[in-house]
Amino acid sequence: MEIIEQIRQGTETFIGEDEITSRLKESKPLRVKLGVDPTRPDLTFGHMVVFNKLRQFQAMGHQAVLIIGDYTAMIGDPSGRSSTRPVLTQDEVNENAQSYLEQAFKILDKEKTEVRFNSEWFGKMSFGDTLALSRKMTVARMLERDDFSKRYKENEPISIVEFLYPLIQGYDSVVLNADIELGGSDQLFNMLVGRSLQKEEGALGQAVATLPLLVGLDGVRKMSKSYDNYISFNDPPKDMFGKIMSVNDDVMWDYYSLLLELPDAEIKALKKIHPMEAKKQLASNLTDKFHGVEAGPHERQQFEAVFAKNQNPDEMTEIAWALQSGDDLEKSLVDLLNTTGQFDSKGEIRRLMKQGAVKIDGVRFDDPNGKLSKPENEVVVQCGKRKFFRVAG
RNA sequence: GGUAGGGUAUCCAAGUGGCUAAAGGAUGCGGACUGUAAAUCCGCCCGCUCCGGCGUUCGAGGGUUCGAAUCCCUCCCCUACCA
Repeated sequence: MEIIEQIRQGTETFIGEDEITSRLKESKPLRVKLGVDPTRPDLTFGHMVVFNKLRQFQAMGHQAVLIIGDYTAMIGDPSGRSSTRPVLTQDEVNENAQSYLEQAFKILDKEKTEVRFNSEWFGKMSFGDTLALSRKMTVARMLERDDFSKRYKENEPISIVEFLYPLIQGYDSVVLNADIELGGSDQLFNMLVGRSLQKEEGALGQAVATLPLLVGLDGVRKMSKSYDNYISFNDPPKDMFGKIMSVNDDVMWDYYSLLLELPDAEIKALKKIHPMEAKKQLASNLTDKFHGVEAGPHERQQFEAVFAKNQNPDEMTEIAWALQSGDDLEKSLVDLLNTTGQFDSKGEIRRLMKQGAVKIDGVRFDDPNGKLSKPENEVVVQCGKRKFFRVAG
């Protein structure tokens, strides 16, 4: 396959092919930029799509440049309409950044990644520098951006910081001499700003490659921390497996191609088997990637035990009778469950009981005032589909 | 600086003196059906409760009233438009 083809593989938009071709002729490694803002502690599977692509570049011998937008994170991310995003403190940002790096190297080759924090240069910039930079952009151009023009037309607020944001991101590219930048398709505009800023400096503009946005757990919106429809790199194996199993059948194939990077032919073959089986394989493979090769099969086995065979999982939260109730021979189940801290309120537990969600050793227990006798050995209390507690006497 | 419109529960949003813990939607949770998928149907969704109630809530504070998210005063905040 031609190199340029390989590069274009899987991208949604690819701009600047000529520049890339001419740079490749110099047979120097390309500097491939990817930026992430450490606004939350976790990377999500949405990030994984672009990280995968970056790793492909590493495999081809190019230089990955990972930018941690520690400076930008403190300003607040504009894309997305919620204008009031909490501004993070330096400490929070640093913590998140550290955590991001650990997670990022579950995908990327650490040895071959140049990590840069953008406070390195923005921290030194004066207001005058900022003004000089903002001179290079016009309002009209800003309004070309889809979400801006839409919000503008609908009389929704757009702050100046939001206008600045693309410039900031673009300036990263100038500083780092990026040859190509990767991002989700919602990043297209911002990345193009980088390209034109570089050109203004008399450099060759970076190429821009966008990757498809991964659909989140709701099956509709893009996977995003702010929609709370995400799977994170740090999810415990059980949750990771479970969340993947709850993904809509239709979007499962996206996960196969974007996350596992499976070629179309193999996906086509998978479509012939039972969707649930295909999904179990997906969940198992992805869980392996983050938790080691033992993890996937183990979670699969647990999953099948609990949900197909109605058995109890191996690991359950323990409720020690003696600790909670001393020598009492019986105890209100509501109170007992409340001590686990896994419920918002006693009212919630009562509700769950009334609704038939609570089972003791598999037998429905729906009296909110009911008491549980001190168990001889132990009993298993199940609340809803996935909460299990072991009560020991 | 001027004009207009706002701030209601996790989010969107109705409500302009009592029948309002507050319509409707979304999200979420539980149940049924299943493949813990989707779709569909039913229920729940401020806290505590001896299930009789009790307590707190509608930007903040004060006031009027038997009674206020709803009226008055002061303050804080947001947005658009015009300049």
